Amino acid sequence: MKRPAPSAVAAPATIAYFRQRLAETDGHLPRRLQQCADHLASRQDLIAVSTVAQLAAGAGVPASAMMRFCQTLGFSGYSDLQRMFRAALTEDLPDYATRLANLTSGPVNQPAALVAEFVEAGRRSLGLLAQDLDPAALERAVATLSQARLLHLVGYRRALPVAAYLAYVFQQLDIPVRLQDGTAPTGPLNPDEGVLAVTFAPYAAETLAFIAAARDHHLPVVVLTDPPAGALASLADVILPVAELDFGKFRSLSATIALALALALAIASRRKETG
Amino acid sequence: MKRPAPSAVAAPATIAYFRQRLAETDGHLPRRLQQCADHLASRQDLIAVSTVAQLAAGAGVPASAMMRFCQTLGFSGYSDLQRMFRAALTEDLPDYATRLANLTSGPVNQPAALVAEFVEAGRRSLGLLAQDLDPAALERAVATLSQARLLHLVGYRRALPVAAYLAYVFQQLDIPVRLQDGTAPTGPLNPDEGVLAVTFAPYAAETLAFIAAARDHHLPVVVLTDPPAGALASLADVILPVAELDFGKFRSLSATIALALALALAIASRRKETG
DNA sequence: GGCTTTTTGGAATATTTATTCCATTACTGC
DNA sequence: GCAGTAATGGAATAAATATTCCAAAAAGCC
Repeated sequence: MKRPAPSAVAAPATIAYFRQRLAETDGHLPRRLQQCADHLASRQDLIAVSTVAQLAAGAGVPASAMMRFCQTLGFSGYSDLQRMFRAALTEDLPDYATRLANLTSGPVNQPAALVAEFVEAGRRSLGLLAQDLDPAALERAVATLSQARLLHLVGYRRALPVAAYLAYVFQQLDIPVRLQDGTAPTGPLNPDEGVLAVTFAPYAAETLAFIAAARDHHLPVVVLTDPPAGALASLADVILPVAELDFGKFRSLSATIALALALALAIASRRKETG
Repeated sequence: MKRPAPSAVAAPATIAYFRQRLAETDGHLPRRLQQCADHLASRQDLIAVSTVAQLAAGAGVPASAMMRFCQTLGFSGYSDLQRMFRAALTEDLPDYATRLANLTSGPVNQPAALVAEFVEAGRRSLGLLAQDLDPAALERAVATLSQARLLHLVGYRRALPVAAYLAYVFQQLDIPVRLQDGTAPTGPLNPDEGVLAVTFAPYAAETLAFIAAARDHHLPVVVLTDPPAGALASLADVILPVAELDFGKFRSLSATIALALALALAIASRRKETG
């Protein structure tokens, strides 16, 4: 028999291995197959939702070349490869508590796996933000705060990084702010100022105290917090809930920061408009 | 003619309208169609990558019911609905400069659009992190820092929030840290300590100075920064590059924080192991 | 409770999409 | 430049999937 066994290699079992295989083969591949490799590498997001024909067209090769490439990689065909990518999108991941336990109890000589977890958590949080955000509430927040001359940014503990970043961003945008994080005295509260507080349950006593004081002085208060936010309802003029997936005790803050940044830019833009 | 025109309604043109339509019809729908609506609403992530049969099975209805439901909504069939969801996943968004211009020059009475931008930027950044992270470099970072008794966390300006969050997390994990953000004196450097610096180009002078000092004292230095990181190569023992998409001057830090958190947890875990 | 209308499930069909096959073309080593 | 080998493109076939259709069941109505 002349025919060489058609690539005895096994197909990559995970997307990570798939990437690795791509990197390995890169360089010593016939022209058309190399085109396939390049295109798949750069547009991995398309694999789950495209037909071979579409992907092949994108790579500038006939469909049969793409098929061959899949088989070169060890898959039985394109469907086989696609199945892997679809599963990755679909997969019901075990809940976070379980995964955290696995990762911390088991041998964590795979820090990269931890990164993957946080990437996943971040992505989901951002997805939830896009899905659940109430545009009307956001609009009210922008309207309220863009009228204040100076903003007090409140954030303790986990929320501090968000408040700190907001302070930096507002400063870049030439909007006067005061960061209330306990490192400096609170200072006086004037009627033309506003409050933007970031807090997660269980709420820091300092944050609640500051908000209460601000309300006493009739300053408008906007709160960025995690749902359910019922407990804060009576304390704030606008509440913006952000669901953030925890991973153990820790959250990646992706969604919170995304919302905070958007809020800051919107306020800056509104202030310019209104003169 | 008896046959009633089969739902003269037009199909939702965007996913947002699709959700709205789902919400509207909810409640007054025959039983099987309601099941379809419920299932689609709760598992929108599946639509792009599933067959009618799979989706129908998930909803607990025969495939034909799912087809009918799609047509009720105004689509020509399931493929039509799926096309919309696939497009949303695939879509080549215009580059950021263009979008920023649109948003800041045009009437920005749509703060929600800004949120969408940051969500998108965050997602992409996280995707890049997952794709580009060098596991070996991460492993070296963990190995290096897990041996230090105390960690100096360095971060100024945009990087401060990340360093601040790290400080919080390490503290929760019972690992001694000192946050070097210019608010407190630097203090002495001892040989059993390590440095974890976060910095983005253009690098803050304070950060570079601190790293240099640390190296003089032979402390191991790990740097989290944006690529290309060449300029830092000679200053650090391990460099972890994180590509973060900018939106204007601002970045959502999603990927940076995800990496930082994973690093922190891995270090904590490694320290316990090693005793 | 009988009559009409709506809803339902599944079998039959149409369409799309993946996969294979092979004749033709391009390399490679001599 | 010739024989042998690998690579290629497209047409033919196979498989998966969407879609329609209709007989049976359920629900509403008088």
